[in-house]
Amino acid sequence: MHSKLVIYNTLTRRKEEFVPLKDPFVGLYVCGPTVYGDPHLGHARPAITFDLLFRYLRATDYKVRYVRNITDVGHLEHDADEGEDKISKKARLEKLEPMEVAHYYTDRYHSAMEQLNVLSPSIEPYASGHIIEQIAMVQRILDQGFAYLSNGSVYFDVEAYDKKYHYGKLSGRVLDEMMANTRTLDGQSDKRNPFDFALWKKASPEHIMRWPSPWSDGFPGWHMECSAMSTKYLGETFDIHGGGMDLMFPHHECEIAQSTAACGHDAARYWMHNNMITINGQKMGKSLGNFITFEELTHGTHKLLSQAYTPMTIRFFILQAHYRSTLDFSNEALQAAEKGYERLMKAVSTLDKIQPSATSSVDLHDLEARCEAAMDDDLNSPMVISELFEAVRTINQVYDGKQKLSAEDLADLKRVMHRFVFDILGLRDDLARDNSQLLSSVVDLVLELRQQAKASKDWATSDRIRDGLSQAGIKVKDRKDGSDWEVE
RNA sequence: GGUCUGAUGGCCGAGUGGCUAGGCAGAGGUCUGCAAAACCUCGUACAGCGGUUCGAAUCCGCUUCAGACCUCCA
Repeated sequence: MHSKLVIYNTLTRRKEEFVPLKDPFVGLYVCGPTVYGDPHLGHARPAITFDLLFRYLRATDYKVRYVRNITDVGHLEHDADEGEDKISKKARLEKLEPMEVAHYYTDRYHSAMEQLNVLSPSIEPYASGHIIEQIAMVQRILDQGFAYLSNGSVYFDVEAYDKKYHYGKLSGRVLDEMMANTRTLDGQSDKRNPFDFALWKKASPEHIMRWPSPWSDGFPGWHMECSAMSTKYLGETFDIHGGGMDLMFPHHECEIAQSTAACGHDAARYWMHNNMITINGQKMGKSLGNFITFEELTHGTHKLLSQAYTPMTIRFFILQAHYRSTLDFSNEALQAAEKGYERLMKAVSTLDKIQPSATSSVDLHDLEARCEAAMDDDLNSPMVISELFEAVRTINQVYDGKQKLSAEDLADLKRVMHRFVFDILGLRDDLARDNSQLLSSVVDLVLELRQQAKASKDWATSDRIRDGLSQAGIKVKDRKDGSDWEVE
């Protein structure tokens, strides 16, 4: 059963009921990382936001094709004219093949995602693997007259485009105003207009990442990959396009322009943008140098961290805020999330220890509906968590014998808790310790007590312990000074 | 300068015209040999100033402050 999901569409700046193009199929495209650096806390936000969406759509019986790309070429630093490709810059600095850099950081990204329990998307295309598709799309835009060739590079003609369509409709900008507010730099540029952006860049002789094209040996512009790959895998029109708010302009604006120029219409029907994670009220970002990498977070090695945090604490922390709000990082907030997460997990395992009664003294039947209503309201995960904590209190009350639950109600409560906690919020019970280590410390303790009993010639207790352990499958072997044990 | 957000109790964070989430921290209590956990009770917060309204944290205006985008960023 689908639920009545409402999502905020950046395009219209309002919440809209979600109606897929071809029910029950949903096409979802999300901008993935540029793999030239370690994944950081900022990357976790969109990954978890759209993982939540992906999970919820699946949990409500949609068949979702989720495409999230890996940008391993074409992402330029600074202005597209003088800019250097991020991957090849990093490669030059580290004396590596660009592909080595991309592969290394892709692996690091995947590892972080797995630890955060972010599901793998349905398709994860690489920009470098879709050069042909990108060239074809550039050609289409040229054919439509919305691009021009200049010195071996192809640029999007924003002004020509804006005459027919509206450049800036997503970010709420007006081209004339933008131009009025921009001083033109010295005329070194190959571009006619400072807002024109590169669709294809001619590679300079030392540039390693290059492909042949009708225009020059070169590489595609950054915005091209998303348009080309989303179209290839999801069609010329698809349901949802997601990404970070900072990508709204120019990246997503350019995507819209490219798709519209090539196909005559916008590709995505709903645009969703997650807000930023801030640190001391400022955006956490590469350029500001104030980001905390995933590894630093889980090892507690960053100077701002007072301790290490588990991936599930991080996930819970992010889910406790609505995706369209900024979320401020602080040790206090992370510690609060850690405690809250543990409380929730404990309650879920408490469910297994509850003895059902003949009747129920509490009614939890509307829990699922309340959680769904919260999710339906533009993925209000904090509200879902709030509802779950109401249930946590009841679970603990039942366990304390202050309330009763029938077997049927208990089973239903378990089902609902598992559905929302694990399947939809995507949390994982990380509290379960490493069992082998746990076992050995417990057995060591028990044997220490047995040693004390022997010392005071309390043979009854000593034998009781040995027999008990033996029955549990642990063989005790006495030695001169203490005892050994092994699992039988 | 342009465009756009936001300002909620000690902290983090929902909410959005009346019924005033939740977590963490704090205080008191129950339970308890001690401890922990759990449970119960408690704090009447919505930047400031005006306005609309029977009623506003919620709508409107102004002010102050903070942030984002306009160049790469999730």
